[in-house]
Amino acid sequence: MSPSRRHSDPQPTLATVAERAGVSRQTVSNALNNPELLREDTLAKVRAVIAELGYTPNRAARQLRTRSSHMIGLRFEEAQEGTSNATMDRFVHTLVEATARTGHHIVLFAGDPDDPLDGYDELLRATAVDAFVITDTYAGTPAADLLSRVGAPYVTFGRPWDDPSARHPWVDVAGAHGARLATEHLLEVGHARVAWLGWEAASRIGEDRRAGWEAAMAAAGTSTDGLGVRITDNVDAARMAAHELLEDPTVTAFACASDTLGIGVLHALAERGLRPGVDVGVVGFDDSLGAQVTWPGLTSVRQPLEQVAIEIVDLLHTVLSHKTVTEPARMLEPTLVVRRSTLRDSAR
Amino acid sequence: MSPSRRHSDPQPTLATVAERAGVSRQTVSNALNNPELLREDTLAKVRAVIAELGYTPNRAARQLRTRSSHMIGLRFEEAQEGTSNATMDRFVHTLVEATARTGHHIVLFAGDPDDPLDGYDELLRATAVDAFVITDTYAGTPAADLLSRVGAPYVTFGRPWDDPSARHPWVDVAGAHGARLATEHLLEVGHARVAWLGWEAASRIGEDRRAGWEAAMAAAGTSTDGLGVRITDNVDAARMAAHELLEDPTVTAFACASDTLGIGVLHALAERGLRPGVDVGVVGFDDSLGAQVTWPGLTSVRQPLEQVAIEIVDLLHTVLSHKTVTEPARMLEPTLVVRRSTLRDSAR
DNA sequence: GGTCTCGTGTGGAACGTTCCAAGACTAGAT
DNA sequence: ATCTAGTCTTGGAACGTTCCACACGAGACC
Repeated sequence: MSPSRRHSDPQPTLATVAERAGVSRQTVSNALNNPELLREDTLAKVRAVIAELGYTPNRAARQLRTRSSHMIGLRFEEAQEGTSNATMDRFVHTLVEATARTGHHIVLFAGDPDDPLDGYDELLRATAVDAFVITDTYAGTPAADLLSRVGAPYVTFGRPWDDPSARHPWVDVAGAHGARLATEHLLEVGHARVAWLGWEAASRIGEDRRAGWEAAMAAAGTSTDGLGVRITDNVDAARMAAHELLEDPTVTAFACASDTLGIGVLHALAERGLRPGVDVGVVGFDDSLGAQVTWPGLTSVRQPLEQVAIEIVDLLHTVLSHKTVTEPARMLEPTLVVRRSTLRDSAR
Repeated sequence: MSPSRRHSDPQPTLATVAERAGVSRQTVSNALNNPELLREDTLAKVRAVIAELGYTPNRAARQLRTRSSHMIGLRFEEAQEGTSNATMDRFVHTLVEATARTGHHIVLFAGDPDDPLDGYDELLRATAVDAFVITDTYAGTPAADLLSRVGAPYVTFGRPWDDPSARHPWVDVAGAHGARLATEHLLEVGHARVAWLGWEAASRIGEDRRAGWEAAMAAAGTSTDGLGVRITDNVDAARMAAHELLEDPTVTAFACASDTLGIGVLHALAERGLRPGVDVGVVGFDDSLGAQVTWPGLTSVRQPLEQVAIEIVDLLHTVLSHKTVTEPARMLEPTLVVRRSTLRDSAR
């Protein structure tokens, strides 16, 4: 607890503490940063004074001297309206918590949506942040390229799809594995012809997930001819695509590249009077709030975002302490959260 | 545009620029902060060198000298799982954009969920932030009280419910007005007995919104006896409450204190085979992603979060420039977004 | 011609911390 | 008694910026 203190009071500084404790500035600094250098009684005395005055080192001064701000930059992209993908929210929160443990803070910045590089350079040149976390590797990694060029440290959430020569640290979730889990689950509960609703072919993430569906179908010995669809991530597009696929009565299940698409399928079912789970199975992707609250509950692939954040912070820590990163690429596995959109028994 | 530069190159400083331009450090500083003090040709020359070297002032040094970090602290609370309220996401994004325009950045920090004060003190004592934005005024304003006590600047999103003597700047959205809009809309499309699903009485926001419903009902001359329910913000609680209210066949519409509750009502309708909009009207609150994607679309009260962020930044700016705030309390009005959960004609 | 003002520009000092090289003290060895 | 090694502590300098007091020259005024 800090003692109550009015704003008008002067902030205690290192010098204040030193004088009060009868030691030099450097000794107080050591008490904070290299306590093992001090004799026990000196350390105790200094710490007592620090606590008494409620002293906290001035970040600006420390930053100026050490050239390290303990701030991590994150370009904050907004979830698109009309999609259910509020993944960012949960991820950012876990990232904030994970960085707090190492004494770092997250600085958000905005950028021109049309310029993926906007904002990075300015923070970097002002030495306002030590490193960046890059989340948007959907459309290649222009920001990562920029940072590599100027030698700034960073970690990406998302693997470097286009660049096999990339050597930067990254954390990602095995989307193909997730889609495979989803498809296998649908096959297990008795569906045979599982359709795939995915994104346009330009999306590497989308193609990766689709590959998981194809693998599961191949393992089951079922052809995927005419079952895979590529559309935009949008409820209505999914609804219409589902209507079309449902014209074929053998199609009784949908694995989707996102919850948005899964919810679109649920719309189509509602309009056709089909019962989710009982008549048609649906699995989404991301375990968004939408999947959780939509009727009757959408089974979904959940990314371990908490673990992703922890791994990212660990990598950042390694990079920032100038150690060599022994394991710069980390792939995590998603899990399946089963809800009623894949439960077949009607006695629910 | 900055010229490409390797990390190993020394960062240009004020002194570098001064030497190159043949002027003193102070002149360069003035070119940046008080350009009107310089003669035109001097200014042009300095600016040219700044651009040539890609110079950006070091934030730490500036912060140390001016005692102003240009950072705004925001305690980032996570949306609860199982609710559809991802309001924070949209608000934070607009806040980041609005602060960027004044050269400020948002620093996120976490805190012990059980201690509403956790985290503030540390950032403050380290002079890491200039001010705070407080979003959680649901449970009184303990954080605001702390900051007032130590004289730290802050602006809250949410009025000071419990403390009529509070004089701090705040921005809020008139929840009662929103609920009134919702209820009037339901009455207009032909419903007579409009039920209210709200939060527990302890929630000041919930009671405020409820008051809007009561006002609209009173204006229509309809009694609210037995129509108002107080429950927790949870899909299932709303679903069960709706089932109970629907036992009374005269109840044909629901105004809700949140989208989560509204979605719960939609669940009950689905289970009863009632058609949203056609048989029973439902309005939610917050215009969350859930309201947008859920079937068949949930009419909802939308808060002008973009405008809220802009007003907050404006207030912050005023407070930080030590001007007196002429208008410290700003109330904004929400709008109604109509979707199919309140459309009666079946030819939809 | 001297003083005053105004518009510009200057160099020293300061913000609060950590780095650095060296000083002081203690204890053991010569 | 002196030296040596090790432990602990010290004061000066530096990080890059802005504040401050002042210097300079040009024109205005008495």
